[in-house]
Amino acid sequence: MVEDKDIFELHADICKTLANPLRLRILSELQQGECTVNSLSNNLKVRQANVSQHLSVLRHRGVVSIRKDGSNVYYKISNPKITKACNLMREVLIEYIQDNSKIISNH
Amino acid sequence: MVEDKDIFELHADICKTLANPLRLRILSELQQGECTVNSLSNNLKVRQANVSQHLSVLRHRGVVSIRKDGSNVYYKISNPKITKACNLMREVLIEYIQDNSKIISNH
DNA sequence: TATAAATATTCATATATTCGAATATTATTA
DNA sequence: TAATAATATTCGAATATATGAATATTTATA
Repeated sequence: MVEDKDIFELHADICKTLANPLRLRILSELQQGECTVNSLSNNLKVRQANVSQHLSVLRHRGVVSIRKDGSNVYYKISNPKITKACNLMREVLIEYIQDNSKIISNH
Repeated sequence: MVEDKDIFELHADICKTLANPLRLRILSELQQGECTVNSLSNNLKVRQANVSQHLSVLRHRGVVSIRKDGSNVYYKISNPKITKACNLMREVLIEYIQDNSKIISNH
C-alpha cells in the first residue's frame, strides 16, 4: 500500500494521523514517557475502547510503537521528531492566537 | 468559534489543514515564493476551482495569506514555522520509508 | 481450567471531507 | 459598457472518519 503512494500522500497520511484532538492528547501524555492503554484511558477520562482505537491508528501509521509486558501494552512515541513537529505546530498556533487577540483587543 | 475550542482541537485543525496531498503540493510550491492561483493550477495540473478551494481552506486556517494585485491574487505561506514543521514531518517520513525498505530487503 | 484484568476488534450511525460541474464575482481592457 | 481574464463559491455524490456499544482476544492468577 505504502509503495503505491507518492510522498505527498504519505505526508498527508502522517498529518491525518495527527489531525484528531484525542490522538494529540494521547501523544501529549506519551511525551512524558511510555504508558499503558488503561493509564491513558484513566488520565484522559476516555473509554478504553476509544483510546485503543486511536492507539491502533497511531501505531499502524508508525507514530507510536509498543512494548508488551504481561497483559500490559506500553505505548511510546516512536520518533522524537514527531514530538518536535508537533511542538512547532503548537508554537505556530500560539503565535496565531496571540496575533488574533491583539487584533481583537485593538477594536 | 476559535475561542470555544481547546488547544488540542485547534492543533488538530492545523493538522487537518495539512492533511491533504494537494494542499501539501500547493504548500511545497509556495515554499519557492508567492504564487497566483493560475500559476499553481498550471504547475500542479489541477483545475483552477479545485486549487482555489484548497487555498481557501489554507487561508481561513491562517496557513497562507494573500496579496492582491489587480485581478491576480498572490498567495504565500504566512508563518515560516509551518514550513519547518512540514519539513520535519517529511524527515520522519523519509526515515520511516528507509527503515521499512531495510526490513523488506532483509527478507 | 475458570475467572479476572488488560487490550483489541467489529459494527452501525453520525459527521466531515473531497472533487467535479456549474456558476458567480471581481478586475482589466477594448 | 461589453467582453475577457482571474479567482471564488455553491451544490451533490462518493468516500473517509469518529464514536459508543457490544464483544472478542490475550495474559495472568486463583
